[in-house]
Amino acid sequence: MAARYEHIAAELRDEILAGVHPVGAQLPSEAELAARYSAARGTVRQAVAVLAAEGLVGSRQGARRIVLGGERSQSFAELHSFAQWAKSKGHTVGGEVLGQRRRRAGPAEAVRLSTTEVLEVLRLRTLEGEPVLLERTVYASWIAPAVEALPSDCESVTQALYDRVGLVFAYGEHLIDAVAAGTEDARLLGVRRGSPLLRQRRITTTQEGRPVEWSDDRYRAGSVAFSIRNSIGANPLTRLALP
Amino acid sequence: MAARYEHIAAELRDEILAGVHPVGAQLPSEAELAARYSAARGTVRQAVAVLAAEGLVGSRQGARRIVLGGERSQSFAELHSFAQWAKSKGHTVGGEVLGQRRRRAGPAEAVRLSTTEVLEVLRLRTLEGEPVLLERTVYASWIAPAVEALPSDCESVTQALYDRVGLVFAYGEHLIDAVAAGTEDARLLGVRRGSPLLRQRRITTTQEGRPVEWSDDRYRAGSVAFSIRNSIGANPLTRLALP
DNA sequence: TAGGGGAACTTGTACAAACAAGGCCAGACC
DNA sequence: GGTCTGGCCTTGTTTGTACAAGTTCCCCTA
Repeated sequence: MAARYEHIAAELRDEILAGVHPVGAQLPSEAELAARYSAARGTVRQAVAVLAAEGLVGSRQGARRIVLGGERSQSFAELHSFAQWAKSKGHTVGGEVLGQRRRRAGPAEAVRLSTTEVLEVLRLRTLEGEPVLLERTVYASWIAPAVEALPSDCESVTQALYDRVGLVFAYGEHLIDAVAAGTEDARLLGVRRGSPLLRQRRITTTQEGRPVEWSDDRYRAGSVAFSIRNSIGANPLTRLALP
Repeated sequence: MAARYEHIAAELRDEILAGVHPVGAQLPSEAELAARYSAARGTVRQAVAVLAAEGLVGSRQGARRIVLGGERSQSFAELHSFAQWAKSKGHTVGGEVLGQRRRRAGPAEAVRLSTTEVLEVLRLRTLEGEPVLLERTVYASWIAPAVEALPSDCESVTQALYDRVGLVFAYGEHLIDAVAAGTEDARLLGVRRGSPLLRQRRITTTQEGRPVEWSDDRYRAGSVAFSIRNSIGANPLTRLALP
């Protein structure tokens, strides 16, 4: 059962996306909303805070809230899982494991995943039949058996791990940059060597903060982009100089 | 004067970054923190909510909050302004305007910036003397005069616009992908044609939700990366299929 | 010793109240 | 006509209370 404020947030979100509150318009005041939903003002504030975090509405002290944008927001699972994302968007997704082996963790991996042995997996993912993404993932040893037990054509690893061992990915850190395709990248993705790839390196942890995997994902240029909304109040995005 | 919860958040953040609460450790309970700061629990909750939004701590109902990461978080201004970011990181930054002209807005620009005329500016930015970033920015007509009045070697446009006309950038939407360097890109950035560039397209608006600029920024590969923290509770990052 | 039960603890949700701070507008004033 | 001021509206901050829901861990039992 969802919380009260989530109901209110969902209803307001629907109204915004349906055009009841068009972009640029003002949202009803907190007092009005509180009256409409017979809720306390604090509860309404929590609801609109959700929308603000999604970048759907903005606010300034003293003035009414403004609708900033329509259309948005994927769940964490959809971002994390290529297959779940593609399916929810109506794409046809494919993929297979090209290689998989256990090995000792390098020093950087040992620190990041707090483990001494790792399972390294190379996967190629396709979208509408076209190779689009090359995943080089390193799993911590405690989850390795569950990953090895998966069929090599398993579509959604995230989903499978949840179904089988109840694993939930909860926190992620992502590093996004551009690289030139190496020989192997080029061959597997069907592009020329040196052509641009969008690289997403990420580390994911469980709800308890335990690291699960470290992955280097490379997308063919022109196939996929990342989108972020931020504001003066909430800025999850940062820029880094590479050494 | 900053709010109480901001003080508490800042203090906790400092403690985390200083290692008082190492990564993976538990934060004191809300009750303890409330006692320590002689604040209500609600105020403490607001403070830790800030840290959670920054991706510094995670939380689960029933269990203590966990420290997820050290080192983090730039202000919105630092992300938005290349110069402010570079300075705060101790880099030496340079740059110049290579071209600037007014023209009629294209159909897409007219919608995005809600204007019929735009000011187009091409800027090259350097880091430690090396060309790193090529900015193609389109300003809405209402801010164009202020931008034209800036000196061509103005380091921080963001800062200058704030100082002169009080303009504050408040909301942004970013689209990040990889592209191959075109002829002009390659010449100005000093790379070979076709080499990978990290592209960040963004649209920025004021606090009132009024669009200010639309920019296409291209970083030389290997110079800069973007970093995002997200969680199951707050996911500002989304993946998009390109047409 | 292994397991179950449960108490104590911790975070999540909701309500109520009050004041502060800033925006907005209309009416007064120059 | 233009400007300024004051009152009203709206969001921001803080405190207090109560209960719900989930986690942790100890103790007791089989």
